[in-house]
Amino acid sequence: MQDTFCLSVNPKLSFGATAGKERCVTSLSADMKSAEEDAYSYAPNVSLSLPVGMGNPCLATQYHTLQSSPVISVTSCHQTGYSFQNDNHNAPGYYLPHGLRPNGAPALESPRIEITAYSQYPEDEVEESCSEDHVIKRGVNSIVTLTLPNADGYRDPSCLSPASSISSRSCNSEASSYESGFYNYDNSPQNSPWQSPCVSPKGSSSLLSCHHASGPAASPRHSPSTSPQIGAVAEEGWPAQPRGSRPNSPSCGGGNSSGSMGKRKYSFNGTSYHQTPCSPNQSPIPSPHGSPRVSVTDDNWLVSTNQCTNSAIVAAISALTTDGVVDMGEGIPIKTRKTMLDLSTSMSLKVEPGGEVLGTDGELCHEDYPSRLALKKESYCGGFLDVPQHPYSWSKPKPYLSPSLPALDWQLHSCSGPYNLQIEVQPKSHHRAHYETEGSRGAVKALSGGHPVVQLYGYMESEPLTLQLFIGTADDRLLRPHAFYQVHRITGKTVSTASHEVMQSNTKVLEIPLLPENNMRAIIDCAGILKLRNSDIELRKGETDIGRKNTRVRLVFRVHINQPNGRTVSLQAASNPIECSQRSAQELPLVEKQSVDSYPATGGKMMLLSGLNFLPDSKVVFVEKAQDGHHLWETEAKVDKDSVKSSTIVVEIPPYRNQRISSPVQVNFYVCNGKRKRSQYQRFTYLPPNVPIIKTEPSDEYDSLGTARLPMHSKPYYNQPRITPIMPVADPDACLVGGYPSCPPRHAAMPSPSPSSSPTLHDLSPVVYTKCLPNSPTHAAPPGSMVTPIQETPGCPSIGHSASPDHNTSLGMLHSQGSPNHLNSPHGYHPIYANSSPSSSPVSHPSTPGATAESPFVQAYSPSQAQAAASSPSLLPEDASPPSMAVTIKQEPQELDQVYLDDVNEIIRNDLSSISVHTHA
DNA sequence: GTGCTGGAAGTACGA
DNA sequence: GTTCGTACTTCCAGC
Repeated sequence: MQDTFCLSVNPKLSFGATAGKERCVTSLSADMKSAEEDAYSYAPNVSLSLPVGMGNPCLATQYHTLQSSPVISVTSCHQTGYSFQNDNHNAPGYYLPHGLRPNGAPALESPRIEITAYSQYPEDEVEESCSEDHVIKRGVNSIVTLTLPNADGYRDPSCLSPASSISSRSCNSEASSYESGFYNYDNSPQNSPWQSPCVSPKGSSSLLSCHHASGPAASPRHSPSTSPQIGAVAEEGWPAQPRGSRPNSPSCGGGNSSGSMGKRKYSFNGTSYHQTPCSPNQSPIPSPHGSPRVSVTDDNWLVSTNQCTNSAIVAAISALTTDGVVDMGEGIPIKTRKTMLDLSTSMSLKVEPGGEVLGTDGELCHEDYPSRLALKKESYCGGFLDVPQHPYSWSKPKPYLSPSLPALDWQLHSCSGPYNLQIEVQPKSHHRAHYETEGSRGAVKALSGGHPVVQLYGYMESEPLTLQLFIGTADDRLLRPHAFYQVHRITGKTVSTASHEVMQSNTKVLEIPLLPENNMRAIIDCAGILKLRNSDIELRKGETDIGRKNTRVRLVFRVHINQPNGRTVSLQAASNPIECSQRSAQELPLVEKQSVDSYPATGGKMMLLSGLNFLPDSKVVFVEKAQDGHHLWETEAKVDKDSVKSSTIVVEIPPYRNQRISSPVQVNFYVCNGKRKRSQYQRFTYLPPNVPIIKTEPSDEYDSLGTARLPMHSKPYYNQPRITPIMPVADPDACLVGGYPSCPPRHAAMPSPSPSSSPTLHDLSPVVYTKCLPNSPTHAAPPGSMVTPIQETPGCPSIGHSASPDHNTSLGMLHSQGSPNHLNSPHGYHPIYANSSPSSSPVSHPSTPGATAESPFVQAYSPSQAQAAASSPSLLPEDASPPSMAVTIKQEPQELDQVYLDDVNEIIRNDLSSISVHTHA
């Protein structure tokens, strides 16, 4: 523990100093790691924070209360443990054979609980790893006793771990690790999911691991960039790297090698640990960018802590339950390291202020976290931030920072009462994300060549607000932070928008000022997208997502508005999906919009799809899957090859397999350019032949357009699903809603102005929030926690695709909402929409897809929802949103009887009406 | 010199 | 068990 303290302190305190300490510890790797380590150290701190539970003062308390101490205990343990671990880790020996575990002893202590569990891992690990590794591992194990916990954590969770343990961490997360540093691991272990997302952050935990790895890793890192240390390290652990896949990679030098591809294997490899190295590598390398990141990191850490707490807590809890360990922090990957390292520098800067203070606090240690967090934030406020030069000063206290703020995986509406957060200009559908090992690939751009633009409508106060931006998922499931991508702050001459990074629940969040003088409008020219290595993230304990082919993301914007009554209204808008892979951008078909969202089971209508990479030979396949993922039906739609263009394709909606459906049936379709070249699933709803098509109505307009409609819905890919899920939500309601209670129905629906956005609101009055948490606890646990759980519920977890979709769906809806898919996308993409979108926003929303709708919360709140709830809870809310909503509703209906639908529709209409009013308001 | 891009090499993994 | 194709990462080079 003590050590821990030190560690934690260090990190924060001065990075530099910190480094020193740790380094000392580490000594070995020290150099190299130093930075990383520092990071780790930091991480640890961070992690600590993560533990949030611990840290989060508020939350923590709540949680504690709620959850149970366990967490706390754990946390503490972890933290401490972390610290130790970290130390240990740091101590190269850690991994290494030495098993120095310098700290070892201590480590042992805290970890204990986990340790036990871990022990298991260790074994595994041992097996896995190479002889050497084994040795190491064993060492680890032994260490383990101490450290392991963390490591174990990793491992176990996934199993992967083994390698992971170290490696994983390292790898993975290094970043992750970083954060947590050990803790994280432990703690977080994974938090998982959520965390994962964040991962990037630094994975401090990893550090630990890394450390271990680090040792190796460090080396690994190869530092090519970094340091030499690597060499040393590498040697140790990495030797394994053998793989080094790429010869090229210099760094690799082994290290890298692994680095690169080595990915998993590396990680896995017994090396696992080695992998650590990997991570290390990564981190190291990355650095390049580092800077930015770094800064981010720092901030992140700070921030993260705060928010993290919530999710983190949850995660932690879950983790505990699960593995026992929780690592919330863990998630953070390697990068972090680099970042961290880099950060160290930068951090120091940033930190300084806070840091020092903290430093003092330093001691804060875990416990301090909270405080620290606070401090940090404060610091920010204080102006420590780098933020630089912008007129806007971050110094302002961020009220919303309060723990009460909704977790990043919560589904929020884009509209609430008079407020409406809209994405006026959607980002391009493709943006090649950069790896840490690469230089930045610039800020996300808009189709028009400019940059995405976000505006908050209805805010008449003179107080500037902070617009938060993070990278979210773009799949069918509920919107949540993307585990494999992180927002990357872009700075430079070409950047006109001030911003600064913050870590929230392992997710990097870019904060951008929304100034009244700018009409609460922000040009997002400061946001790039960073890709985390799949291997690093997948190894995280709680991470369940797969990175492979999971290359689509969305920009998620949030704004928290403090109300006179003390409450906070949180709005969220998600952009259209953005394909981030190099290959995808060149080969995979991408459906940005579809002219028809739903149609009677008889089919026969022509549907226009707009997007990218369509070929004359492209096929459009409709698929219906069971919740368990099994294909229930699949048919190829007729494509009008004469009308196929690279950006548009016209298909005839095939008749549904069952012409007698009594309620809407949601299916999916995708465009296929050949084997393995398929677009993401798009949603489509078959309506009962005799059922009036509500959606259609709106659509009709479009219909009239004929194919042209396209413009109409922009569905987002996702589309989704929502519906189904939503329903399920009902269950959740209680949960979620409850949780959110705060958020009243207001969901208001918002119509939506924002197309994209989905409106959602969540009031998070602290109080409420609290409640939420409680409720959610369970849910919460997971990251998306509240929501997620809920979602699942509805969807029934199963969801399978559907499920997911469902979730998604529901979520999706929400997302969509945000997502723009529907709405936004279109906007951006389609002129028609585009225009409408934002400004028109509400109007346009059609696309909005309600997605946005989403938020369970809303639903919960909404009165109608209540009703609906039963029926289709979620739906309503979402639907509430503009057009999309309607769509959504329908979906829900699937399950519902038409009657319900009718009811729902009415409700929706009512909501919309009210919403519209609000909106204008 | 730095940052942003586009392109492609090399490796791991899955079919 | 081997081969091939795909996806992921890392490099390289040009602007």
